[in-house]
Amino acid sequence: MEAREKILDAAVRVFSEAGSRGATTRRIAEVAGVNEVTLFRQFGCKERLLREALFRVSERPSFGSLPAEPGDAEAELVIWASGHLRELYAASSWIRRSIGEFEENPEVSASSCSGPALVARELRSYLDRLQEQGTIAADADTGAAAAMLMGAILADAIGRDVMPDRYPFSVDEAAERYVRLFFRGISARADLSFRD
Amino acid sequence: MEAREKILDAAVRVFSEAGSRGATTRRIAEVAGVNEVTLFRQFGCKERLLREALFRVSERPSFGSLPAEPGDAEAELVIWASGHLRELYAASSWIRRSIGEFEENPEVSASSCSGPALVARELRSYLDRLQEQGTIAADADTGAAAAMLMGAILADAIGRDVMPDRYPFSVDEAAERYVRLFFRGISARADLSFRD
DNA sequence: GGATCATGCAAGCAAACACTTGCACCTACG
DNA sequence: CGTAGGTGCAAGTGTTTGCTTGCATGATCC
Repeated sequence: MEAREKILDAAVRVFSEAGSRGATTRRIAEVAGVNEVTLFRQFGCKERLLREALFRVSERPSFGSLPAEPGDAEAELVIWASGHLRELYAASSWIRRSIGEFEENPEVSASSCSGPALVARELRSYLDRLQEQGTIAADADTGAAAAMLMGAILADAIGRDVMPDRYPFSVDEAAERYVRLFFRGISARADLSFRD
Repeated sequence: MEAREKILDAAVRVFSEAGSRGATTRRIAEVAGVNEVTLFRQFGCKERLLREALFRVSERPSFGSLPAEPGDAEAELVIWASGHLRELYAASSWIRRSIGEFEENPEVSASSCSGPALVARELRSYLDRLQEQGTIAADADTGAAAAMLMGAILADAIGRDVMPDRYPFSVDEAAERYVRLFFRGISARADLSFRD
C-alpha cells in the first residue's frame, strides 16, 4: 500500500515542475519508481490522481498562529509573518503552478488557497482584537491592511525568484520590514503625520 | 501580411487560457481564423511563434507615470497605483499564466516582468525624491515599502478572482486604500505612534 | 498448500500532437 | 499577359499521450 503514497508525492513534484498538462502519467510513474500501470490501477485515471494529490497538499496543516489575546502585537506579528512567508516560499513553485492553472481549473486553484484563506481570517480577527484593545487606531482600515500585508507576503514568496532585483533584502528580514511598515500604517491616527 | 498579426494575437489569447502546452497550433490557427499551415510557414515552429507573441505583449507600453517632481504625493500615488492596478487586473489571466510557467520557462516569465520592473524602479526614485524633500520620514524603509505596495497591487490583481473573500472592497477603491496605509507607514516617525 | 491480491513487464491502441508535402487559388506587380 | 508569392485544402509523417490487456511474480492470509 505504499505505492499509493509514492505516486501521490511524485504527482505533486511533477505537477510543480511541469503543470497538469506536462505531468504525464509516464513521468509521474518514473519519478515514483513505480510501473505506469500501477498508477492507473490505483487511481483509475490521471484526473483523479491529480485531484487527490493536489487536495492532499492543500490540506496539510499550517504552522504557527497568532495568539488569541494579543500581547506585544508588533513582535507577535513579525513572528507570525516570517513563519507564513517561509512556508509560502518553501512551496513557491507549487503555488505559482496552481495560480497559473486557475483559468483552466478554478476549483483546484481555489482549494489550494483554502489554507491561506484561513490565515487571512486569523489575521483579520487578530486586528479586530487590537482595535478593541485600543492598540491601533480606531479608524484603521483593517480589511485593506490585512489584504495588503498578506498580498505583500504572497507576492514576495512567488516573485522573489522571478524578479530578484525588486527585493533588495533577504527573505529572513522581509517579514520584519513589512510588518513594521504595516504596523505604522495602522497605528498612526489620520491627524498624526510626520508633517505636523 | 495581416495573417501574421492575427496569429500573434490569437497566440496570446490561447496561451492565456491554456498555457504553452495547451496552446496547440490547431487551436491558435482556429482562433486566428487562419489555416494551420500558414502558421508554420510564417513562424517555422510553435516555439518561435510563442516567443514572438509573448515578447510583443511584454513590450507594450505602460500607461501613466509618476511626476518627476512630487507635488501632492499621496494624491499622485493614488492615481498612479490605481492606474497600475487596473492595468495589471486587465492582464491578470496572462500574468497568472506567465508566473505559472516560470519553472518551465524562466526567461519568458522574467521578460514578462520587464514592464513591472520599470514601474518598480520609478516608484523607488519617486520615494527617494520624497525623502530628499522631507515629505516622508528620513528613516523610512523605502525599499521594503516599494516592494510592499507593488506586491500588494500584484497580489490583488492576480488573487482577487481566485480568492474573492479576501478582498472586502472593490478594485476601484483598492489602490486608494493601499496607498493611504502605505503613506502612513512611511510618513510616521518611529517615535511617533498612536500610543504616545 | 492454495487462494487472493497488489505489483511488474511487454505490448499495444486510438487520439492528439508538431510539422511536412503537393497542389490549386488568388492577388499584386512588371 | 505572365510570373511570383502568400494562402487554403487534403493528406500524411512520426512521436507522445492516456489508457488497456494478458500474463508472470511475489507476498499475505486462511
